[in-house]
Amino acid sequence: MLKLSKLTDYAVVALVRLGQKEEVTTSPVLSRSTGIPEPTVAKVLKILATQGIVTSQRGARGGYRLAHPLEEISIATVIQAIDGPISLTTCVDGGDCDARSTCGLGGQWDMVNAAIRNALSAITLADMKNHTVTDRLGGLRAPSMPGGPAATA
Amino acid sequence: MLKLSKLTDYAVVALVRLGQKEEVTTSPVLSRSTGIPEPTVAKVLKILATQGIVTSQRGARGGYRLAHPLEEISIATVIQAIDGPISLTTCVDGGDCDARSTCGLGGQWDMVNAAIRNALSAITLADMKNHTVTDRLGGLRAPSMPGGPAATA
DNA sequence: CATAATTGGACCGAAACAGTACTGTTTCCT
DNA sequence: AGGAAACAGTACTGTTTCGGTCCAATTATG
Repeated sequence: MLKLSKLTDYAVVALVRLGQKEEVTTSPVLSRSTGIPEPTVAKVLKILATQGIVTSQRGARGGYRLAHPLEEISIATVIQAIDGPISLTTCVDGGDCDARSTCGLGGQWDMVNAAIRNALSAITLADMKNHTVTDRLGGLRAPSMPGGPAATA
Repeated sequence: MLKLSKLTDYAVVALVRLGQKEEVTTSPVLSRSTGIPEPTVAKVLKILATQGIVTSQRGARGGYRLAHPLEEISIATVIQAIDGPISLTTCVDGGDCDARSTCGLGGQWDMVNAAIRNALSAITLADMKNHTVTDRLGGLRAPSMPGGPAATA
C-alpha cells in the first residue's frame, strides 16, 4: 500500500535520538531511549552501519555514532538504506518488463520515481526533529494542486 | 522497498490503453493489447470499476470504459484505488504507535506523506502517455538537488 | 591473558501479495 | 425463449518480503 517498512520508521526514530547524543551509544541504551525492541533496534543499526549512515565501534565500550549531522541525512537516504532503492515499478531502466513493447509508456515511471525521490530528499532528519519541514513542503506543494487533476485524496 | 504493487503498474498501462479507445473494451481485448495476462487484467479492471475509475457494462457486448478522461486521472488516484491509502508509516493520525511517547517526532510523517501524495497527484495518466511529465517535474526537482542533503542516491 | 561487552552476519517463522480458478449474474444475439 | 458472452464476486495457492531471533567474530578492560 505504498507504505515503507516499519524498520525504516524505527531507523528514523533511532537516528534522531542518536543525533541528540554526543558519545557512542549502544543498542540496549537506544532501545530503552526509544521504546523500540532491542533486537530490532540492533538490526536497524547494523544495516545503517553497512550503509555508512552510522559508524560502529565493536567490542566492549563500543556502540554507534552518526556518520553525518542530522541536517545532512535525508529521509530518502534512510529509506534507501533500509528498504533498498526507491523505484516504484520493476519496469525501470533495464528491468525485466515483459510488456515493454506493448505497454507504450516506455520509461515514464522513471519520472515518477524521480518526483518521489526529490520529495523525500528535501526532508532531513533535522526537519523531522525540529518540525521545520512544513515550510519546505510549501514550495513543493504549490505547482501541483491549483486546478490540478482529480486527486480523490 | 517503497515500490508500488505490480497490479498498480498494470492498472496504469490498462487505463492508458483504455483511454485510446472510444468504445467499451473487454478484458480479453485489453489483455492482448497490453500483454498483461488475461486473469490479471480482469482483476485489475474489476477493482478499478469498484473505485469508479472505469465504468462497466455487463452482459454480451459489455466491457469497460474510462469514467473520466485521462487528463483527470492522477497517478495518486490509481495507486490509492489499487494499493489503498498512501501513508508511509503506521504511525499516522490515530495509528497504534507503541513508541509514540518516546519517539518524539509526533506526526511529522504526515508531512512526508503529503509530499508524496502531492508529487503523485501532479502526474496524470495523460502525462504518462504523452511524455509531457518531464516539464512538470522540472519545477519539483529544482529546490531539492542543488547542494541539498546527502542523498546517497 | 582471561573475561565481558558489543557488533556482525546468518537463519527462520509469519504475513502480505500476486496470480489463478471457479461460480454466479446480467445482457445481447439468434 | 434459448444460448452465448462478458462482468462480479469469492476463494485458493504459490511466492516473496518483512520482522524478529540466534549464534559467531571482535575488542576494551581488569
